Amino acid sequence: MKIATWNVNSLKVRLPHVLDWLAATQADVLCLQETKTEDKGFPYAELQAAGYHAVHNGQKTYNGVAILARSTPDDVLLDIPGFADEQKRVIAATVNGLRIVCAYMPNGQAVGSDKYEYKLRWLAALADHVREELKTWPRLALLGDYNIAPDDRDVHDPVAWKDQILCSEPERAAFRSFLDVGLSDAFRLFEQPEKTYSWWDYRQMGFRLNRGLRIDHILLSAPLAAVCGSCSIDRAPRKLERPSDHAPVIASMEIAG
DNA sequence: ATGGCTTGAGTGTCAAGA
Repeated sequence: MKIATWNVNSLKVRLPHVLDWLAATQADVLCLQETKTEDKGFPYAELQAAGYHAVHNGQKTYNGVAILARSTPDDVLLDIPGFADEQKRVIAATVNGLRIVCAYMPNGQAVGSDKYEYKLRWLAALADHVREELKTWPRLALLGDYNIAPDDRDVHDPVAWKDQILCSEPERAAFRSFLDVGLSDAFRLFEQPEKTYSWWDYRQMGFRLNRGLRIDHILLSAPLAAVCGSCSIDRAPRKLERPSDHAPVIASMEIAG
């Protein structure tokens, strides 16, 4: 069974890339972030024709998250229970007995800003929520755009980015809080090439110069980490015309799809 | 140089991303 996550930066613009990628990878589950559309603009029919069910938590212009799955998603939950939030950043569903939590974590804009404070509060609320979800679903994966580079290895220029947004110590501590509830970073379960990133700035030839950050992650609970056979970042879609600024992350597990 | 692209909104130009 293959599960994946991809910040598509507008599903309307990126749908052809998504359909091509699904056909190429045969992923069983794909979590999307930044769909940037309400439900009425969501391409349910095109995805159905490609063999995927879809559940969506959308809004106009910003945010928006979806889970695409070959099997029917059940027990769909939107947002973080008990956390008041206008922004549509979380959708969860059960697929093939796995709890899939898809999250678009706040960017934070700048360390010390109001948005940064919101980011840290939001991350704490999600960690509490995941701790609860694990009691019901021990087989859980938290996939998405974390907007956190967990380690200096995940940053093309750690000196320039030191204590900056996406790399600050409180953000990294928030990332570790997900590990503390029992999840593992699937990417780091395996040997990986150095300088592997999942996001590159559109400007200044960021991708060509590999000036990137690894901020998109798949975290797995212990029973899933035990059966995870690989995890990688697929740079291919970033090379296409009109790409998302993010690349998809995919993990495969020894579970019947 | 508070920029450098890209998107959505909406038709001039700004907010937001990371």
